[in-house]
Amino acid sequence: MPTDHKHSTILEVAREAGASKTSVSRYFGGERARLSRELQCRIADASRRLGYRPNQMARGLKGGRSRLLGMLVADIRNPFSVAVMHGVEQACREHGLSLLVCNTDNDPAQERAHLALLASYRVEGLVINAAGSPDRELQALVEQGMPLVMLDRELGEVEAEVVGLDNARALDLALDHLQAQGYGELLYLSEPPEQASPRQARLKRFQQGVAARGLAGEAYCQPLDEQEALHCTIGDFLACPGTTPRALLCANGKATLAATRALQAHGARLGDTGLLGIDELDWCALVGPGITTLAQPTEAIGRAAVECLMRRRESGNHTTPSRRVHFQASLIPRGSTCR
Amino acid sequence: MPTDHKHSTILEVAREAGASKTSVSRYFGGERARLSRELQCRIADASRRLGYRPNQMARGLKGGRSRLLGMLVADIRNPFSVAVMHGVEQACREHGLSLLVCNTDNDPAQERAHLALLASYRVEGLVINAAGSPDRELQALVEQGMPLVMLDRELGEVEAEVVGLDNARALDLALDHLQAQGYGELLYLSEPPEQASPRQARLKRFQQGVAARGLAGEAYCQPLDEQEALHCTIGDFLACPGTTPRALLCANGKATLAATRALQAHGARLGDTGLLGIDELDWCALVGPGITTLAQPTEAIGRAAVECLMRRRESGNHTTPSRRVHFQASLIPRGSTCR
DNA sequence: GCATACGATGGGAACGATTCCATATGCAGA
DNA sequence: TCTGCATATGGAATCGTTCCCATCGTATGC
Repeated sequence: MPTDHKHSTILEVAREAGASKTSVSRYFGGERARLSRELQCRIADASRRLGYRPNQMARGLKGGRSRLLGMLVADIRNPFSVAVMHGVEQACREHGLSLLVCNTDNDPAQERAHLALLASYRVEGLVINAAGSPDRELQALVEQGMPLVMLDRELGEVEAEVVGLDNARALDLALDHLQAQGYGELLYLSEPPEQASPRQARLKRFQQGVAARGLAGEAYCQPLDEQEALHCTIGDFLACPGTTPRALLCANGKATLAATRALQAHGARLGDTGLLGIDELDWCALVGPGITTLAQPTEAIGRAAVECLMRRRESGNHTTPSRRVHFQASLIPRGSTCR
Repeated sequence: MPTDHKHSTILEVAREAGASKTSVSRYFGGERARLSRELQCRIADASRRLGYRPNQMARGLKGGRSRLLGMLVADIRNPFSVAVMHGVEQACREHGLSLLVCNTDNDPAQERAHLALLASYRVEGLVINAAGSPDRELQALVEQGMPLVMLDRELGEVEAEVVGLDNARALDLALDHLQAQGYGELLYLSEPPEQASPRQARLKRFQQGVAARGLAGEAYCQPLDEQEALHCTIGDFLACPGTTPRALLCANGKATLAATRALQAHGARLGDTGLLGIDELDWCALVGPGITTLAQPTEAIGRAAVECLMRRRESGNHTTPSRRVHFQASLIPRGSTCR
């Protein structure tokens, strides 16, 4: 007795229904209208009896359409990524597509491997949110005609749409708020910006914005896993004598988490020391007097990515020039920026 | 000029390399050893020149192996689910499989739809973490020979492994801790347990355990989105006169979040009012004096699920009886259960 | 009443791989 | 020299679809 899954095929259904496989194929391929009502019934019955489901593999093979979208996620445990992914997923569903998600854990090797994998499944488009730079591979895919959209990250000269936050405006918003609340010395916390363009954009705007507003500002751009170093830096920042209130500005959720930990370790009172984080998280309202955040429209970003892909796929990929789609962050003021 | 993605085929590689497609197939199918060193080189060169990648769709068709595992996730935005998924994913990678993840947003209709979808891609196994009960569909799949493992949730008479937390021991651990810390009146917070077996198991053990220890305990099992009702219940619980300290016991991360919000709204001091949550979350250490949690070994659970699947697939699916694999929770004591 | 068109259906060649079987070559042993 | 059996390679059928191109009525137009 074979242990293999026994799936019935289109041919079996055709026999059972006394029809041809072409008709059955039409029935399941959305061409039901072309079949007589009677034949439709026979096919419906037969396939129900046999528990038939079209084999997507075979389908994708012949038609060249896998009905699959691929998504590369840098860190699946980052709530921001998950929220965006949720948006992507919903949009996929609306377009009748399925989503093949690959998490890369911020590892360039895995990025390359997963990219190859997605390509081998002949996904019809790719949403990329990767930390490393598999630029060569991406470039190759684009040249092969793969529709591609970068999430929250630009990519050299590659012809691809970019969907993400309007980082400049977001930082302006943050700086305006901090200034209005009376904070005059700022410490900007970010992971190293080398690989990721939004980190660069945010950092740059922070530096510009601080200068333009006549604020004092420095930036700490190190891996945030190294608690020690961060702890010291924040300690120094809090300790050094100064005349105006100080605040921390966190470039993303991970930074906000690390900063909150460090501030607590130093016994700093939120609000006395300001804290503003980019990315809204479940718990930001719960810590101390609440943490002020800049919320990103995550779902919308995810959906927009898919829309771009669809547009590009339909309009033949060359005609549309690559564009940037920018979303605005919204400020959620809480106690951590209130003295 | 066609806009379509141009992928080269095995035949083109074969021509380019002056070999037969059989040999090329062998080269990529892990039978390299059977080829002469010289032919290997020619194929390697040719495929590099053409940028060839085997088409997994075609591969899956003939061989019947999609190299795909399917996973149904009830709520992708639940950090617990994501953590487990991460474990699943890693294990997949180690086995050379890819993961097709479907989020159902706790919607039974989507569960059914996605199940059908996964089946149509001929996934080689299924990890199910679903809230609703697509029992019929699952039963059908199992009968077709699909290896299947339930995550954190049992399923009637379906022949499938169950991987999850040892809920009874977890609740004992929680109750012992709360009792040792001097809390005598407990309120248990959970979402409605009808559909999900771990909720039932936890609730039952809570009730047994409370009785066995001579504690006072009641349970609130309503949807946690309804803030109002929860707010009132917790208000009553805090207000009613009693002789011993009170504590909240939260059945999962979502409950912990809701409880924390409610407690803050009531101005209750954590610790004075005890709070213990199942599932460790990023922020539990940061709120007030810290929230005591019961951490689940999420990665291990995810990996175990895949291992079960692999075992079952190899050993012919019938021979192995279905089993339960239970993991132990570990207590992380913090200030919220310290008076 | 005949050409035409159209609506409903079926036959068979792809799609890009795997895999069984056949063939060619080399070499050991009789 | 012939048999036997490896090792290296290729030919062709096959997997479950889609889709192009028949085929066959029957209704329409003139």
